[in-house]
Amino acid sequence: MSNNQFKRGELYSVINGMASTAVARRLQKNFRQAGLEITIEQWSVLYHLWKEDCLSQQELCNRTFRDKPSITRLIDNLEKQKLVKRMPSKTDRRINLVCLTEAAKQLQNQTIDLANQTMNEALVGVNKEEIETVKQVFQRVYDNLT
Amino acid sequence: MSNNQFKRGELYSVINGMASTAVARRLQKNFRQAGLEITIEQWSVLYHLWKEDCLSQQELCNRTFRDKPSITRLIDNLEKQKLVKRMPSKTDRRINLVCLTEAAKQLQNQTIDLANQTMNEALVGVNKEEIETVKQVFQRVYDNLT
DNA sequence: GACATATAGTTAGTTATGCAACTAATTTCA
DNA sequence: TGAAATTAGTTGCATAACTAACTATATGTC
Repeated sequence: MSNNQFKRGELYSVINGMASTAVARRLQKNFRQAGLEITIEQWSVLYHLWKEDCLSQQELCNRTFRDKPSITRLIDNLEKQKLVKRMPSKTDRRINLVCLTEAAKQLQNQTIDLANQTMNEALVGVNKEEIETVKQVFQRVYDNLT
Repeated sequence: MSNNQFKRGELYSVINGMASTAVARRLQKNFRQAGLEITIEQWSVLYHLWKEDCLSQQELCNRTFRDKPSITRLIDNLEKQKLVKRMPSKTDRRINLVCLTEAAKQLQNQTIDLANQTMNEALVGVNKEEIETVKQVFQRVYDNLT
């Protein structure tokens, strides 16, 4: 086993166990403290709908990197909380369009500010070039494996 | 909302949705194809025990960045598969030491090679400096939030 | 020594994830 | 046109995550 390979193995452990879950936990905690009853996963779905409303479930799978059953159940829960509504597509009867309710639209500013604040806390001492490198590496890794 | 903040929000989405799960899924798939019946989470616990055997559950929490109930159940499942054994500590009766079985020791070479191979696939086109930057950024993020 | 506090681990409840197998609608193409 | 293949979404099953509440042991302090 070469030294380089070992370092790469270490990276796996770093990527999967540490920073990403730390950020997610902190953001979830900030939501709770603000009295917001949504999970971080639900928020990540809403995040994409705020950018573009009424996406199909398949499109949400693509944008959130989740599989279809995961999205089905996240949408189930978001629908129970009356944050989204499934609407049949007029052009393709297989498709559900997932659309925001008024309540969800009102969540946007509040949660985006919390998310930005959390990322600012998380990224103290990290500069723009480093952030850019991380994004590029992750995009590259994703492309390599899919 | 400043432009810089928005970019940081984007990073969150990248970190949590994409590369880390892509790597985990690929590694899990490689385990399955090799006929190995362990999950990626179980493997990550074994990974730390291969480095140092007979750790307490609390120490495994620290090293794998998981909480206590998660480790309790991971160890439950690993014990069912006869890959680890809980041993009472002689000096502190609150503590379980989690020790590898022979079967688990034999898994080591096979799975480490698969993990290295998976990381090599994942990191095609990524250089050492970039890997170092990612590791440093993640360590910094983790330290900022804990 | 005794009571308060801290630490190690477990259990219960809810949400989320991945895979495999399924239904229903659409598209392809012979 | 009609059968085969593809696509969108759901359901069942197993594992894993987090929180909160719990038991048991150890430590600290008066």
